[in-house]
Amino acid sequence: MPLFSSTYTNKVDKKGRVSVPASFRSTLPSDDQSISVVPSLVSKAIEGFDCSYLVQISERLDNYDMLTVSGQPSNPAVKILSRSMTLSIDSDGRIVLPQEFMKHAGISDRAVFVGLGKTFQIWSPEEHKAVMGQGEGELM
Amino acid sequence: MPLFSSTYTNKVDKKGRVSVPASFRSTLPSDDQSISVVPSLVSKAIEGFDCSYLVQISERLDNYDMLTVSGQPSNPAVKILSRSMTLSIDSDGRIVLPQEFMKHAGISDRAVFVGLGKTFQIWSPEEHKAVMGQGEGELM
DNA sequence: TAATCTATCATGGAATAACATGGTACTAGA
DNA sequence: TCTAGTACCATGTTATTCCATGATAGATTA
Repeated sequence: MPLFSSTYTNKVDKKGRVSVPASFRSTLPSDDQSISVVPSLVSKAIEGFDCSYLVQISERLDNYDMLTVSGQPSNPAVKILSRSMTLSIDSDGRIVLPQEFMKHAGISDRAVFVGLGKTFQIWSPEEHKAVMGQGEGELM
Repeated sequence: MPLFSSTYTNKVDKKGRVSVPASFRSTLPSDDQSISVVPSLVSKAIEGFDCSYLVQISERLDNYDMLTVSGQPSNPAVKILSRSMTLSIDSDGRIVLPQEFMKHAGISDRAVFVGLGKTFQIWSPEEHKAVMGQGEGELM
């Protein structure tokens, strides 16, 4: 399976430990069972992807000026790279979500994994329902 | 056979297991006997297609842009990717239909496979008869 | 042409493996 | 020593794999 797809809801325990859906794991290279995550720049969610994906993002940096005249980063790639973390998947197929990330996404005891092809997102059930529902979330 | 064609009705067992019509299987690449399915956005049916079809959809969301505004739920590509599942065909030529999908299509113990060229649909016999039955009499 | 054989197919049931999840033990740093 | 983080083990449930059966259609042979 080459892409992240479908939607799964898994439990998060007190330590922030949560299973990565098996189908997501199988899309990762077998020699590097880890993922990169970053708080979404546009929504209350966590973005996740294969670690090699970060390389592609960093290459974008080479084509842009790092800073504007005001001294602020002009390129979203700067924010992504500087805020991302790499989480290793343990032998049971789980990761530990950092507290800051859980707070950003409003996650407490459940996490919704949403496959988006080359990337995926992690939402709280409440936020996910709210956002997906507004965009004609119902299937018919 | 390069295209999905014709209509077949097969049995669905208690676990949602159903045979994929042999002619459908033969249209799939021999090195990837699996299909992607997604609840239809417009009808009470399941859409099915070759997995490479999903790759094309995901590429519409350009890599790094998916981490910004384009990765929002209102994007049709996001809807498809987040709702689709890849089902592998077992050695007996069967797939397992997820419960949610069966519910969406109103499938219980029988499934109607309808070939539509590059894609196909899976219906419940009742719904298929109701929708496709109109105008069927004019065929000859 | 008729009978038989063979391969493929659809289907059912049971054994097996994988998955998600909770808990405990261990390690290192403060 | 205490805490936080990590690795290891245990369990029930679900999903996947394997094997067996009857049916059908095509081919082969007499």
